[in-house]
Amino acid sequence: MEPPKGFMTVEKALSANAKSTIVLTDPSIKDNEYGIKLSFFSKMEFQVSDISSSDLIVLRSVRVQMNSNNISLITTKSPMSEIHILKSASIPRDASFRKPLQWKSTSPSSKSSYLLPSSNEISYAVWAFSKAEEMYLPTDQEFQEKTVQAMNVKDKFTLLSDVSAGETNQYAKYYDLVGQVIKIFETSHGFVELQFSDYTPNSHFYDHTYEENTSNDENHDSYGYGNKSSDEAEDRSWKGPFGKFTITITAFAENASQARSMEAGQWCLLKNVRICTGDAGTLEGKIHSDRGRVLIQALDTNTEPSLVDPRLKEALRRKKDHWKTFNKRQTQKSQHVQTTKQNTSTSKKIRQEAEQKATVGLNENVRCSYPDEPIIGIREILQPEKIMVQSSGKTLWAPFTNRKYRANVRVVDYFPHRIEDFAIARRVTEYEALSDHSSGEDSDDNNTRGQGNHGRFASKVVWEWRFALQVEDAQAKNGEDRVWLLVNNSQAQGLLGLDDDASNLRLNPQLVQNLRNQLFHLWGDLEERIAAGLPREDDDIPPSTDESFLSATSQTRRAGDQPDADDSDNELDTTTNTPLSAQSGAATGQTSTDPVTAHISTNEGKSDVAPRNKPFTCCIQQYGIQLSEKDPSKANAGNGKRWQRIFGIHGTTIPA
DNA sequence: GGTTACGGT
Repeated sequence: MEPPKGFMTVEKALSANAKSTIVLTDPSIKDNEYGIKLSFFSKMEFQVSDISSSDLIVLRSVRVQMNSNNISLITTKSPMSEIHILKSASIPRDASFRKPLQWKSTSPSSKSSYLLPSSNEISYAVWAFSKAEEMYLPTDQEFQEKTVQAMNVKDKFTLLSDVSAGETNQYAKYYDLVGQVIKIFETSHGFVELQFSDYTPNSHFYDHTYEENTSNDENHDSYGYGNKSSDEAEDRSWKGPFGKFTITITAFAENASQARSMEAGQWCLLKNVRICTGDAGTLEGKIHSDRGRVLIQALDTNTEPSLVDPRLKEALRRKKDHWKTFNKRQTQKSQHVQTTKQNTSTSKKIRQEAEQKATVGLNENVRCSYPDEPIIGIREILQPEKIMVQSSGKTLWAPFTNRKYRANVRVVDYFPHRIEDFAIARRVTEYEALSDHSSGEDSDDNNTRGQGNHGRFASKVVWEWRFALQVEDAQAKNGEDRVWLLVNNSQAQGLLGLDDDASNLRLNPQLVQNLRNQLFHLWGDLEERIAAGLPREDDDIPPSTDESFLSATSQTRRAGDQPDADDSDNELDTTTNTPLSAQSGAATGQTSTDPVTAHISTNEGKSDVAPRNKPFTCCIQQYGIQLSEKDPSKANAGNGKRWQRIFGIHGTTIPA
C-alpha cells in the first residue's frame, strides 16, 4: 500500500462475526471523502474493541483488493500481515518523542518477521496527527456509537431454502443471498432477470425437471421476450440444477446494469433481495434500486481459499454434492454399467540384450540441489520405514514417509512413451476453493453419459507438464533397484529449464524439439531406443486438436476409461490432474487417476532397454497420496482410500 | 440499514 505511507488513523468500525472492517483515513484524504476500508479477522488479530477513534495504525503486508470499483485492504496469512496500533493518547505530539511507544501489535507466528514502526514512520505519524483537525475524525462517543451499531447488524443472509414471502407482497421480506447466476435474461423493459440458485431446494420454486428439459425446451420463459439473438437453442435449454432449486430474480436500474455485466456461472452476493409471490404462486425476487447502491456483488472462487467467503464455500459444496447425487441417480436409471476396461497391458516389447557397461563418471549436464545430502542407494530409498503407533505401542511399516534424498541414477524408461504427451490439459474449476477438493473430481462428476456439461460454466483450461521417469541406481546390476519418479508441472519447469510453459505439444513441434534436446542431455539416446519399439503413431491415438481438448472429456474418453459417476471422489494428491486428453498407453488399474500416477503406482516392471546413458545425481522426494481402494482390508487411509507411496523428482535441473 | 414496501410479462 503506497500512498498513505503505511499508516492511517481509525475513523469508525463495523463488525461482523469473524471479519471486522474499520475505515482508515490520513491527511491525503480530502474533506468529506470517505477513507479506505481495512478488513481483518478477529481470530488472529484485533478485536474492534481494541480500537477507537483517532488511533494510529501501521500496516504491513496487507492485500489491496478491488471490489466493484472500490479499493480496500484486507489482511492475509501469507505473507502474514502486521497491524500495529498506537492509542491516540500515546501518539507523540512532537518529533522529540522517547521510545518505547506503547504499540499493540498482531502476533505473527515467527517473531523474526515482526517489525515495529520505524522512527521515520513515527515522525510521519506525528506530523499527520498534527493534521487531525482537517481529517474530520469522529469523536470517541460517535465512534463508540457507530461501533455498537455495527455490531448489531442483523444478518439478513438466508439460504434459498429458508426464504419466504411476507403476508402479502406489500409486506415482502428482504434477504441477502449467496449463490450462482444460472442464466441472465435481458428484458425489453430495461431490467434484467437472473435465474439464481444456491443449491438449496425450496418447495415454492419452479420445478425445472430433467425430463421436461430433454423433451421440450423452455418451460418457464413462456413470455418469449427474453431471448438472446445468438445461439438461441443453447441459451434456452436448461442445464440444471434440476428440481426446485432456482429462483427468478429481477434487477432494476443500477442493479440491472450490474446484473448485465455478469456472466452465467458467476457466483455472487445479492443484497436486500425482496422476496414476493409471483403470478404462478412461485417465489420470486426483486432487487430494487437503492439510491445508487450496488446490491449485486461478484464473488471470486478462484482465489486464496482462506479469502473465499464461507457462505460461498458452503454453496460450492452443495453444488458439488448436488451434481454427484444427480449423476448417481442418472447412472442408476440407465442401469447398464459399462465395465469395459481398456487393455491395460503396456504392450511394448523391446527385447534387447542387457548389456551392463560400468559407466564411469557422472553426467555433468544435470544439476541437483541439496549438496549436503549424502548420496544413498535406491534400494535404501525404497525401504519402508517403521512407525510407532502411540496408542498401542506397536510398530508398523509406514505406508509412506515424507523424505528427501539424493541418489546417483540413470533413466531407463519414461512415461508416457511419446514425449508429445508429456503435457496434459486440465480444467481449473471453481471447486478448487474447497479445501478438500482434489483436482480430477470435477471433470468426472459432471460428465455423465452424454448429458453435457450440467452445472458447469466456462472454465479455464491449463496445460501442465506431467510425466514420469523410471530410474535405476547407478550401481545396479541386472536391472534391479529401479524406481518411478513423478515429474509434476513445477518440478518439470525446474528440470527442463525451458523458456516456454507447457502447452499442447501436438500443436507445438518447436517446443517438442526443445524438450527433446533437453531430455537428450538427461538420458542420451533412450528415446530413440524406446521409440523403436512403439507402434506407429496413427495406430493408437489420433493427434489432438484444440477442439478435441476443449470439448474434452466426452470426446476423447471412451466408455470404460472413466469411473462411474458415483466413483468420482477419488482423492488425488494436489498436483494430480485429470487430463482432458487420453495419454497413450495409459496402464490404469486405478480408474480416475491420471495416467501418469496410475502408471507409476501399478507398474513395478522393468524396462527392457538396457541403460547406456550416464548416471546423474538426482534429488528425490517421497510422499503419499490417497487412491480409491475397493478392498476394505487395503484401505489404510480410511474412507475407501489407500495410501500410495510416490517418489518424485525435485530440485534437479538440466541447464540449457 | 430499512414502520424499505417498488418499476413487469
